[in-house]
Amino acid sequence: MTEEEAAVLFGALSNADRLGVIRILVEAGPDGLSAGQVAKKIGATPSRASFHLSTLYEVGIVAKERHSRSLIYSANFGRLGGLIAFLLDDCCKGNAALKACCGC
Amino acid sequence: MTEEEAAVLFGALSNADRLGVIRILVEAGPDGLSAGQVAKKIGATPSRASFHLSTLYEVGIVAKERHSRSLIYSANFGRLGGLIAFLLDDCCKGNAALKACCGC
DNA sequence: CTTTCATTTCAACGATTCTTGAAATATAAA
DNA sequence: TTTATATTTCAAGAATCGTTGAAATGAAAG
Repeated sequence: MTEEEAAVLFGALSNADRLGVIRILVEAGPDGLSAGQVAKKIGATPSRASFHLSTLYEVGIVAKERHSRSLIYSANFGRLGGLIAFLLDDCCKGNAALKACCGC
Repeated sequence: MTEEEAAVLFGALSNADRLGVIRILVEAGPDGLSAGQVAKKIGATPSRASFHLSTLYEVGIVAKERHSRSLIYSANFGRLGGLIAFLLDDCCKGNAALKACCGC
C-alpha cells in the first residue's frame, strides 16, 4: 500500500459518522445491515448515510450486496487490517514503543 | 477517546505528506528532526512542511521542542498507539478477524 | 544593534468535503 | 401496470483543506 492510498483510507476514517458506521457494521457481523438500518442507527437521513456508505465502499472498507430491495453493507476486515498493518509495520517500521502503546 | 476525536486524528493521517513526516520522525527516533530537516526529507517548502507539522502537532501526534534556532519535532507513540487502540478495541470491539488481518 | 538563519504566520486562491432536499433509479407488491 | 419501498444521485451552497509566496517572529552571531 502506498502512502497515497493509505492517506485516502485514513480520509475515509476521518469522520465521526463513518466511524459510527464501521462500529455498527462490525457489531452486526458478516450478515451486515441495510443502508436504511445504518441510517437509522447513526441518526442520519438516507441521503447522508448513503454518502458516507459510498465513501467507505469506494475505498474498500465496506462491502455491498443487493438483497431484493435492500443494499446490505458489511465491514471488510481485510482492508481495515491492512491499513493498520501499513501504519504499524510499514510507516512505523514495527516500532516497539508504538506497538506497546496500542497493545499489539 | 470519542469518535469525534478519533476522526480528527484520522484526518491528520489523511495526507501523504504527513504520513511521510511520521515515517521519517519514527525513523529518526526520540531525538527527532528539525522542521528544516523534515522539509528537506519530504521535499516540501518550509511553509508547506510547517503547515503539515502544525497539523500533526495540534492533534498531538508529534511533539515540538525548541533547540536554539531550530524547532525539533518528534513522534508521539502514545498518541498514535492510542488511536490504533481506539480503532481495534473500542470501535471494532476487539474483533478477532480484524486483529488477524493486521497481525495483532 | 544589525544581520543572518530557522521557522511560522498570513492572505489569497483553488480544490475538496459535507449537508440538504428534490429528483431519479431499482425492485417488489397490489 | 400502477404504486409503494429502498436507495442513490444530483445540484447548490457552506465549510474546511492545501498550496503559494511574502511578511513576521525568534534566536543567535558578528
